[in-house]
Amino acid sequence: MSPQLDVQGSKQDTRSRILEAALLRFAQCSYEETKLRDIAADVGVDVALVHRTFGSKERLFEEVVAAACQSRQLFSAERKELPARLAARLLEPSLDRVIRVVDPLDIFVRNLLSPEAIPILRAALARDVVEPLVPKLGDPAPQRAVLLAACLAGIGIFRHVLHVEPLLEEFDGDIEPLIIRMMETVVGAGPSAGARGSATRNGKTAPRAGKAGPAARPRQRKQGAR
Amino acid sequence: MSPQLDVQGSKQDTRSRILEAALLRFAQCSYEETKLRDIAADVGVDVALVHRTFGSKERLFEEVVAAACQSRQLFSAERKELPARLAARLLEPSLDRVIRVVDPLDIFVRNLLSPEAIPILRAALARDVVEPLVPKLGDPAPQRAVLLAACLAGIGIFRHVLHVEPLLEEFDGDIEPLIIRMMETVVGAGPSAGARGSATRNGKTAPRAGKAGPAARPRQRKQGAR
DNA sequence: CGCGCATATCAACAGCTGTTGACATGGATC
DNA sequence: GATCCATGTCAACAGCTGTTGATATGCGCG
Repeated sequence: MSPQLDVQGSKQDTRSRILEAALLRFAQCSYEETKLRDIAADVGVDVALVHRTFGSKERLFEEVVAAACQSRQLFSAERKELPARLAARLLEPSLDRVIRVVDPLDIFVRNLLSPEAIPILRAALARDVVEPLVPKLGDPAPQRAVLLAACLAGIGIFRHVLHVEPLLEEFDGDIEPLIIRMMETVVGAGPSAGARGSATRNGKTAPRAGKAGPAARPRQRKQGAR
Repeated sequence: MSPQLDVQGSKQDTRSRILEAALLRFAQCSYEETKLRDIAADVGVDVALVHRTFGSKERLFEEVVAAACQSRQLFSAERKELPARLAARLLEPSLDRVIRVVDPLDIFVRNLLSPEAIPILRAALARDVVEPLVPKLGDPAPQRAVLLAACLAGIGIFRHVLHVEPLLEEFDGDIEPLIIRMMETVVGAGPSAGARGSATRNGKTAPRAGKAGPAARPRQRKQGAR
């Protein structure tokens, strides 16, 4: 029964192989640079198959974005850990190599300026970034969320696409604390829970008494993967 | 004398008209989206003329970037005013309308991901952004400079290209203080003069004394050439 | 006038990219 | 075995974009 479960194993397999290849391509090149023919060649099939399997290049990209956003919880960390987490992710070696799970950040960074990709990315941004982030942030929460994402994207572009020298890996030691402090500023003092100090505006509550410091450095030594 | 001063007035005129049209185009569309034919149509000449006047599309873009960077001092403000100035520029209506002087930021924002534009933009970044900025910033100065530029670019893309809702004009009141505080964090405590207060962390220094407001609109004049 | 030069145009090429229609193949079902 | 459908390939189209060679036009100068 259920004539569409395992029967079409072949198709599902090819389909997912194409999707995976597209995922990698779109994470390394812009929408325009990514050619259907390249994706087809990666999988070892004809261009026409790639096209007809997904209907159009645009719909393929749509599925790629959705898949990337599901593959990895974007902002699962708690508020206090968020800045350090984001900084660490930003300084990760990206998908230079083996990583099978593509970071949605890569997809965003590469395709942020392509007209066809913009509506799709904007939707994904609202759904997979702003929404999960809002309950964790300080008072103009949507603004803080988007600002956070914008800085992540900007830094990601400068580091992984432009390859601007002062942001290369050799300076990670200098960069990480800067980014963390910046992110802390943007994240803010928490979701309007300022009942206590009420000093939500100026983060002057307890002038870093050594203990908590600026959101307890979580060590986060960045996995020595290599 | 000087057989190349006013004699070729015609050519120089057309040339600069093409350059100006290209400036506007590249500030509103990406490198790939900007067609030589459109620029030619703007000026009212043939495509071939545009091409041959500058040698290639790439060289035209090079001149565009150079012209944009000269047209406006990018980071002329003093250190203490820098964050507010940058925030104000970021929230400017961009070139939606009349502005004749194109902000280099627009060119950067639109072309940051185009393979042909990247080397050119990276050079301009080092020359016209990092270099003038470094003497004004805190300790890992080049890193702070690039981080600043990256955030400007990221926010610019999200606001002017992606048109992400929480960053639209109607929220400028909420956004500006956030951006200013963020920029202050990145700018740091000044060029290795961190001996003093170190209270730069908390931006509790008198919420600007009404006078300058957010960075006294610079009025931008530019030589009235025409 | 005729020579040369800069300015500008026209038509066409070469290259590529997403897309599409016609056609092979292979297995499941009747 | 005949039929049907999914899977897949092949060749080709249509559209565009930067680029280029041949060619006109206007102007200064012997």
